[in-house]
Amino acid sequence: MLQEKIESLLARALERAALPVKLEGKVTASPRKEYGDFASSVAVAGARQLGQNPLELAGRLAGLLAELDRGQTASKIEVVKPGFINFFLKDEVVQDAIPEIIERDRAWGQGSGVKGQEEKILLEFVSANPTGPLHVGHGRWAVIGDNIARLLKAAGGRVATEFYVNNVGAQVENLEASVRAVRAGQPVPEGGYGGAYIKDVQGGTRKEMLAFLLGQQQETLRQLGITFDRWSYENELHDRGEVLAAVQKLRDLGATFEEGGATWFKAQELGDDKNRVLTREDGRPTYFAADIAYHLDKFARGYGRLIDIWGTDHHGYAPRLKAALKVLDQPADKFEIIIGQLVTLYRGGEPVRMSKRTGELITLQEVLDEIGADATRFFFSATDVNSHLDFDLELAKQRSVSNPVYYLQYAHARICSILRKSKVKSQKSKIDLSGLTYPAERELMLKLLAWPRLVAAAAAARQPHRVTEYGKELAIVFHHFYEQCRVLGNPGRLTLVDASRITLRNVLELLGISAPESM
RNA sequence: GCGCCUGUAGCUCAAUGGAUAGAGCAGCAGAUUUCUAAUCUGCUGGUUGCAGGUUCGAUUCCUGUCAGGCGCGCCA
Repeated sequence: MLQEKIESLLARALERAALPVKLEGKVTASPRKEYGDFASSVAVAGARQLGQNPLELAGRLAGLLAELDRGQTASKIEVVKPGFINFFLKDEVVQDAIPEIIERDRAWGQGSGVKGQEEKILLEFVSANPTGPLHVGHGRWAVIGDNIARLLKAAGGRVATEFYVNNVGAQVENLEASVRAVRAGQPVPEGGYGGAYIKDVQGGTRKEMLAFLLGQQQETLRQLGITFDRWSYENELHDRGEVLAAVQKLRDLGATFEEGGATWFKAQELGDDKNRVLTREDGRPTYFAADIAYHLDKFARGYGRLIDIWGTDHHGYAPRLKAALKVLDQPADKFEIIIGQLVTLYRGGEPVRMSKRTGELITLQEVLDEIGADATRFFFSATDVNSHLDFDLELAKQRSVSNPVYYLQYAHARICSILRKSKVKSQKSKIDLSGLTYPAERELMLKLLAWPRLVAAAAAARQPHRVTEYGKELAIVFHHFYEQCRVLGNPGRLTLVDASRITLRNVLELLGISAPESM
């Protein structure tokens, strides 16, 4: 790719000048077109470290670069103010990179890899309690999780996804009691579930009730295009004795103490706020104990890297679990926890609480029914999961026609329409692209060619919203091109449009959003 | 009280420590005998909560402070 070419040139220049300066992240697309196509701040960054004048250093490097390149890649290499080096690529270098997009097609953007992370990855997300319908926050984790899985796979990673079903503990006992109470026409017990959905829960046994509710969750997720490679049930860990075995291991390692009849994990020595109970006074293990066993099981199943996505309401739980895994000699640095901030739902400007116990609950299913899977996925894919999200349902409905998701889909549909009308088929090779020199064409080509790099960066950062941002940018650049350049009858532009189609489709696919051929 | 996250345009959100902080929506003014106007062009809109610090350079890193969210169970 183009950026790699620049990086490689710079690396050789630095080597020749015998300058031990880190190049990583010091080559970027230029922020303004006056600054060329790519820019490097390596001279500014390295100047102090080397005790040199940044401008002089940049000048020296630029001279070496010109010498090494011999005008093959860059039409101009310039040095400006503080010491930036700007690269202006030759048109033919950009044009020559386009056929690869057509050749790679669905694989375009894939396999760029995440350096140093070749382990098998297990990605766990949603893992909602099977005590009611999924709420909007779950929808956010679900979409983000599914997108991260797609991203990691696209980057070449081996990823499996998993949903952990907490079918043991007080919450499921409360659920059963609530269902039975409502059926008997009695008020739900203290700590029970009062939602309207309780009366619709089917099943005569607790197991059947949980299966019914889990089935509803699965159906909602299916409508969102989300499936899991595996559903892990908490009760199986208990049944196999793995939970108590995990506690025993901690005991053997001297990481526990007994107090008040309970077994405690010495979490405080390991950075947690306080010590944590593993088995209660009556001998029953806590959720924490089961979760330790669960994560031991994940590593034992051969996964070298674990990624969990949790809601922010569980973030305080992270230190104890990490501490326990560390004590148990697990590779704690290979255990990532992504904390997702909550979604605050508004309806007509009024905040709606997302508690399972309020009557005013708005479920993920309702949101799906209102605005559709594509828009729901796009909306949750558009923001950094680490930021709070305010979402007004009325607003989403009102502007559903001008929702950004349609902007991307429309661009794709337009492209398909052009290609349908064209008599000439886009070809993989022997197409003369030398006519593509117009600014809008050049801008589009550069944007397309940035795709593989973006996939790798988004995967490494576990930030699917970068893909969404890229998609919006690409659609803008394409529409810009479309308004200015007539395509039909121009084989070079037709190839460019086909490359745009492939890239846009791959973007939408990575986000789990449909790419319609007509709208 | 302690901990984690957040604070950017009227609203919703972007911006690996880089150059003049960007989009969409909303508002205003325009564009269609032309491949899909679900589009495009232009304008309006900012002390990046506030105060310091580090740096050649800070929305980004550090300290303090204010505001909001979430935690601080022998619940999960």
